[in-house]
Amino acid sequence: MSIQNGLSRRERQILDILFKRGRATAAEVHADLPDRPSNSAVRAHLRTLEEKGHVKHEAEDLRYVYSPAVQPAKARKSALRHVVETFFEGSPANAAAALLDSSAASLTGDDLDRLSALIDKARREGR
Amino acid sequence: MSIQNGLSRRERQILDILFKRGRATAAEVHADLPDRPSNSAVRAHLRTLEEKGHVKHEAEDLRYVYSPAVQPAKARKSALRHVVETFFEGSPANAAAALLDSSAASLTGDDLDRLSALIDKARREGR
DNA sequence: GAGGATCTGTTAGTTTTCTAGCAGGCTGGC
DNA sequence: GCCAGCCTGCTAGAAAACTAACAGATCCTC
Repeated sequence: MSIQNGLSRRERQILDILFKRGRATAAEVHADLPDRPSNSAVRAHLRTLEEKGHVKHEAEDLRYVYSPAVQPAKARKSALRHVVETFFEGSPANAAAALLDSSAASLTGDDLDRLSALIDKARREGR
Repeated sequence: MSIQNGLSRRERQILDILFKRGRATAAEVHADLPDRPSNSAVRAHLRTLEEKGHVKHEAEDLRYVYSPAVQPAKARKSALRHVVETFFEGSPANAAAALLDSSAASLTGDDLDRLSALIDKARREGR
């Protein structure tokens, strides 16, 4: 189950923006939201998200800067697991293949080397 | 932007189940939902999703069998793109690496061969 | 030190989501 | 026929999400 599963539509959008940017003020989040709600509404949501423990803030010269409360690594893993579960029958290999297949053109030589290395590593460990 | 972004919490949960199972009756969707709403509520949501065009149904001896209205391939791509965007700075390679890294143990030899082949292919085309 | 700009918190109201319950149709067994 | 079981559609009310507007605080400029 995804980490974002108990959240409302708006809360999820806001949390996504925070994951994407790492950290952001209420105004920045507001600017990134698709259908331009009121700034006040965004702030209210940020406070709610903080209450629920999904977000934290620190004061930075007079304004609040928000960031996700979970470690990025954990969030990434959770997001991937959810996609693999619901769209790839639980097979990470299928997901990885789809990823490679649809982005083949944009991968650099370094990317490919890195992925090859990971595969070799898995091969050695799996033996 | 994810295909599921305009949906409410429940609708998203329901749609996820349909993607996971491919097709399902209202009762099956109901059984898979985490916090057990009423069967009637689930049916209402399915009808709403159908109105919005996210889901379609066909009658199968007296009951409705629902399935996602978009092709699975498109849904998969969209889901991956969204995760890559919001959690991996838009880099499919990073996402693929995370996938390989965290699932290395469960990958079979065949999986690894297939992925190697994809990487080789990308290498040839990218040259 | 008054006015403006920018931020937060709170309040109260609207809108949407979410839900249970009931009515009606079809099927199969008694 | 008639009852039980399962399904759909509908309706109305509760709950939650969402929002605008206002009030207070701080900083900067004139």
